Amino acid sequence: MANFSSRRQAVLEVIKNMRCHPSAERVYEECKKSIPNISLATVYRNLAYLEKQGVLGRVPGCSEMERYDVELDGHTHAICKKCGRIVDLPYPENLKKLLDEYCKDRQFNGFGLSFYNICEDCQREEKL
Amino acid sequence: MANFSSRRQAVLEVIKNMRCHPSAERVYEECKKSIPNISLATVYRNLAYLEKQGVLGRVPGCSEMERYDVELDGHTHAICKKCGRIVDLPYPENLKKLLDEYCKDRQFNGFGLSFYNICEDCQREEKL
DNA sequence: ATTAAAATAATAATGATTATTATTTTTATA
DNA sequence: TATAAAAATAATAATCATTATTATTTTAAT
Repeated sequence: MANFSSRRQAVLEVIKNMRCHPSAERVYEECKKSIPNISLATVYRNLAYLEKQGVLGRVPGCSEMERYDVELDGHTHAICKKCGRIVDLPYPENLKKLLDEYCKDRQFNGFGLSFYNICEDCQREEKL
Repeated sequence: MANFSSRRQAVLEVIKNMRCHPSAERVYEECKKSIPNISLATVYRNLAYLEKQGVLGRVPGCSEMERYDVELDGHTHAICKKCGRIVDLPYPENLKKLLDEYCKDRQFNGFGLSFYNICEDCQREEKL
């Protein structure tokens, strides 16, 4: 559980501290600030590792590129179809329970749910 | 609505007739059977076009590569985490209505929902 | 029929992700 | 604590899905 190398620790810390839902590349850029010679491959490797450990997860429904977040279970996401911005979204009333129960009944491993929108910035831009 | 070129028609027909949820590459292979010199780029272009028209859509929650299906609205999907097999799944009771209403209330454009499992074949294989 | 617009084939380019490999770091054990 | 085995890493090459380009062909509109 705690056998985290310094790099692995860094990747995790970086994601925890970023308020957005970064791509691997963004995590890499952020990591370089503290560990200038960290390798992109290391970031990918550790993201995969941490995902397998259940410490972090990919935001479902992003089709351009994988985006990561810690604590995926507690909320869902609103994804802008235009710019890809991702915003945390509380589950609508009872929905989480419903889905979890359904998964349990049918022996599914889990589910991926995201909502799509055009974020305010993109809407503003469209009007110009 | 009906300005479908022969290639576009072919792409659509192929997907309609495939019982699986093919990737662009698979659609391309299938198209080649009837139009041997069709280009992969054409398949991609027409998939994008048909998606924009709402005739077909991408199965949400597939992280390896995009997978397509017609009539996305009527059902959800079970995706095998190991081999990527996708199986149509009816919406659990009331769930569709709930999600649609939520989208309407919050002015979301839509949602993506998929369930994850390890399919029977992969489970069998794991036991060997 | 003639011209403009759209679609296409072929292929090159891009961009995210994964694999490789030589080296360094960590861990386990004597 | 020395030392050997295992794991992790940096650097970079390779892969693979997807998109862009461009010259050509097909379709649609006058």
